[in-house]
Amino acid sequence: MSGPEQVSVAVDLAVLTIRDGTLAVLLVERGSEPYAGTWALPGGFLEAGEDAEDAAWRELREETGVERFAGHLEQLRTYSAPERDPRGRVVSVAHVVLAPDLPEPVAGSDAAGARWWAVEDVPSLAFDHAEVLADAVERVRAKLEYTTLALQFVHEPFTLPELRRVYAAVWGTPPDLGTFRRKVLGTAGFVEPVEASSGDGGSLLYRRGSGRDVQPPLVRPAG
Amino acid sequence: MSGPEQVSVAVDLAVLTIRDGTLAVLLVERGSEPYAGTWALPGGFLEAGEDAEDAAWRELREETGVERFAGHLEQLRTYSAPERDPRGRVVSVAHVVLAPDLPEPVAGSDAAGARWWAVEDVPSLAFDHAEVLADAVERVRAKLEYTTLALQFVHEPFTLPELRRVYAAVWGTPPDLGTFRRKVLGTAGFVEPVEASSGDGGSLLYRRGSGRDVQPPLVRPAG
DNA sequence: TCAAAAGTGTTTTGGATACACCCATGA
DNA sequence: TCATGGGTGTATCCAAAACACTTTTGA
Repeated sequence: MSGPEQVSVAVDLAVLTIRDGTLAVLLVERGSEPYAGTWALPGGFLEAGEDAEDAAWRELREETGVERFAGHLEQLRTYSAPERDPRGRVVSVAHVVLAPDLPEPVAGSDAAGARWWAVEDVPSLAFDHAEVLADAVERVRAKLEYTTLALQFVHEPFTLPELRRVYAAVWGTPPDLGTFRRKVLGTAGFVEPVEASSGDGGSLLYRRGSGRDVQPPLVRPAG
Repeated sequence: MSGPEQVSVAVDLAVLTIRDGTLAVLLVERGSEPYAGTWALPGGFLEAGEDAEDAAWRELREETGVERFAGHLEQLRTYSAPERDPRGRVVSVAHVVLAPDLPEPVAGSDAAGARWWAVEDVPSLAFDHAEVLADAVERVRAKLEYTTLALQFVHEPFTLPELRRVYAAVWGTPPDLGTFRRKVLGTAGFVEPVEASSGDGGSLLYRRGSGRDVQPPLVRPAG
């Protein structure tokens, strides 16, 4: 056919976690051209027989040593500007991964290094990855308001103050304590108490509930 | 390189409007294989030098005769299941278009026909387009709550009852009248009054405001 | 023993709901 | 003149915000 332009399809991953009370993202230092030596989001090309989500999990493992875990992965959006990759026509399907504090990553074959960066300290990134990361952070900030996604950032079991620190890290300011507790405990399926157990500081322990929506939403403080 | 699989990238469009008080979608009857004779979302392949959004506007014009207009187009998500297209590896970047009631479309070169269908009466669709359409409708239903997107469904100038009928069509039930008016008029930048003018039934006329967010959201009635 | 953080209660306030009522228009 | 739909006012109710107060824990 005269038809469609042949394109390479990549997946890129914005893997977010909470480390030391701040939102952090997993970056790899590129080991080959283009952008060798520059930090970038982990990612790679789609292979035969897999869809974008499969490819995202595979790349996460291959490039950073992070095994598939019971975390959350969702598609963010697709970036398709014609000149976004100097190698030629590459369209990238970006994903967001939310993870509890994971072990230090191991650089994969294509990468010279891999480590967590505080989102505020991220260096200049390869390709259009700065835009992808900004979109990912904004997505997560918004979704904390009307979903239970914050649960994906903590290990089970957890205390309510721990969960509240997740919001503080993502939003920059913590939600009001009273409102937060009433909301979390009053929303059916948000958290489930762990029987007869108390955490480190006397706080009660909880597990993730099965609910996904928070309605009405937990509103972000003005600051 | 042993590298990346070569893929064709398509764009598909869920073009939504309000016709006769119900939510309607623009479909084309396919004129060639695969799925010849079956109804499908308009769409086509990405060409050199354009990004997905450019391609979406182009396909809309080519395949349905709908000229670019001051409407709203946004990316929905990307569908990449390996077997979704019998011709081979085709990844599709789906978009949602919100349009005020447009003229009857004209079938383009590849299409045997093109017409509006009430979303509830849509026939069996080609490829995975039923899933795409369902995702598009759900996106729009949700976004009417916390954005001013409903404005994209009406021609200027419009009356508040007209705008309210948009919500009724998309949600299935109209928002409470009093709440609706207070919300629309009380949210800065939602609508702008047209000076010294009254619409057909004595209702005042308005134009779209520049605001995009509605916060707190306009809630969908229980039904 | 004191400071810091967790947990609980109370008051205030804003907004949504659900009405009732008035007004204009047109059959 | 009555029916219909647009527009406005009002009482009620719920939940969020803000802040005070108690309890617990660890330095």
